[in-house]
Amino acid sequence: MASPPRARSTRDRPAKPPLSEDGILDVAMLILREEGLEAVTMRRLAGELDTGPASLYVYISGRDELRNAMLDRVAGMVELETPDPAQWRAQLHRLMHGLLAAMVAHPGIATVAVANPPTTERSLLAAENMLALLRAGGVTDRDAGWACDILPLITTASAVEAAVHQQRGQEESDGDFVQRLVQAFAALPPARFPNLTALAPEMTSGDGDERFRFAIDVFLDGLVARAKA
Amino acid sequence: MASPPRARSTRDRPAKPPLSEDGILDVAMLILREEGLEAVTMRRLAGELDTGPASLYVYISGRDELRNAMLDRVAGMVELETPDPAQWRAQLHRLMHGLLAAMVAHPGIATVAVANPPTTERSLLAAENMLALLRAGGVTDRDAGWACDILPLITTASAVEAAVHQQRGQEESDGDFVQRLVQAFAALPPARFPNLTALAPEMTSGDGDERFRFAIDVFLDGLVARAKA
DNA sequence: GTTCGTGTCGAACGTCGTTCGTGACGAACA
DNA sequence: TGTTCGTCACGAACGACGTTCGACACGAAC
Repeated sequence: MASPPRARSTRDRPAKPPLSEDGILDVAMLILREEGLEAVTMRRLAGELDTGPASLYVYISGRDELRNAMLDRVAGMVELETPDPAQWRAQLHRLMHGLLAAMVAHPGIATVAVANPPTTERSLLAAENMLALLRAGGVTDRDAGWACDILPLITTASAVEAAVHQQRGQEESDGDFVQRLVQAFAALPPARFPNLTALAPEMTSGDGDERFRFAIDVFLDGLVARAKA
Repeated sequence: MASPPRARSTRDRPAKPPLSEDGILDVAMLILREEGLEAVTMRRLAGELDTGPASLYVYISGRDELRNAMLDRVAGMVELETPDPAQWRAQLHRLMHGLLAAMVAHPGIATVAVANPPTTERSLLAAENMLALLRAGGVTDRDAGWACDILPLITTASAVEAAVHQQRGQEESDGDFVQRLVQAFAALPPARFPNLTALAPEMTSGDGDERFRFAIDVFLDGLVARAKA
């Protein structure tokens, strides 16, 4: 308090925050949202914070931990549902769709999720919520336990696919891509691919959300069918 | 010094094959099987072939094409089924399990599959086979068309998870990992995680194959339930 | 004997994740 | 007030990656 000349270090650099794990993650999430996972490199992150890559390693042990931390933040964005047995199915759909949407909004993060089944508190809360909804629907304990492994698996895989489609959509018009796909199916030799050529319209119909909803729906149908038996 | 090195190029190197796309892929598959996808780098591949990285680019346009080619080979390994309506379900299970096994036997290749929905002839033959089996089971055309998108999705995602577990199993004893997981679940505060702590045994029971079979089974249950309605 | 196209590959470029050693700065202490 | 000390910041470098370029060798064609 006696020696004031230290104001210099904070004046020539315009209000640089003192670097913290949260601050780093904030910037990382920003890059992730706007440019995708591949753009979030240690160097880019450091550059965005006006420093060198080495400075990050004080707060974050490495790239993998950073990615897991980003995934955790995304997992924390999904709104949980308070279980109501009268509408457990709609609630489960909302929950899974929220997870899908959160991942799609952060391109590439889903690939982290498929590789590292997350065990952070936020992810576990989502799993807890899923279990509660499944049990509210009368699903067997064992089925519920295994299903809450499969449902996120379907969701993350769908998110990866959606991210790829989205990326392709930026390069060429989305309609062009679908059209090319239809033509590719139609061009197949019907003798060797009778079903594929016959079902070409069905295979290419529907957008990502519809197909995802279908996937969850069929799976839940299977679960309730088992619950009855 | 100029004249003697005539036959040397073929003598001091022991029968070096003249480098072809198939030959490169053979070596790549070998490394993939034994050390996983991450070990298959252009440099490593070139080194294994007694040459430099640049030589590979004559036959393979880049890393991504190489990975897709490897994935195609793996897809070609699954045995297809000749549809029999009397046992379509068992056949579908065999087909999907074959796909899973082929991927698990080539660690890391599944991550390529989730990112690039493959459109090679071999992959399309597998899709054609799946469609035939689904229709043999009386599944609606639209449901079959969408399901043959979801089933491989579940399979590849399961393969990624299996690969991760397998990798963890190399680092520490597999039993230790499961045990740690059980303890982690048990250590959760039961007030906030009532279902997770209650179902801890169910969540951690069963190996990868059992869980995969369950996932496919539930999904098929859902499909037949829809076919009836 | 000369030319030419083709397959080969050493060397280099730019990017990545990560580590190391130095330096600056504030707090504690004499 | 002067000195020490631990903590944080970060420039520089290391090794590995994918990819490109340009020079070289060699068999076929003229």
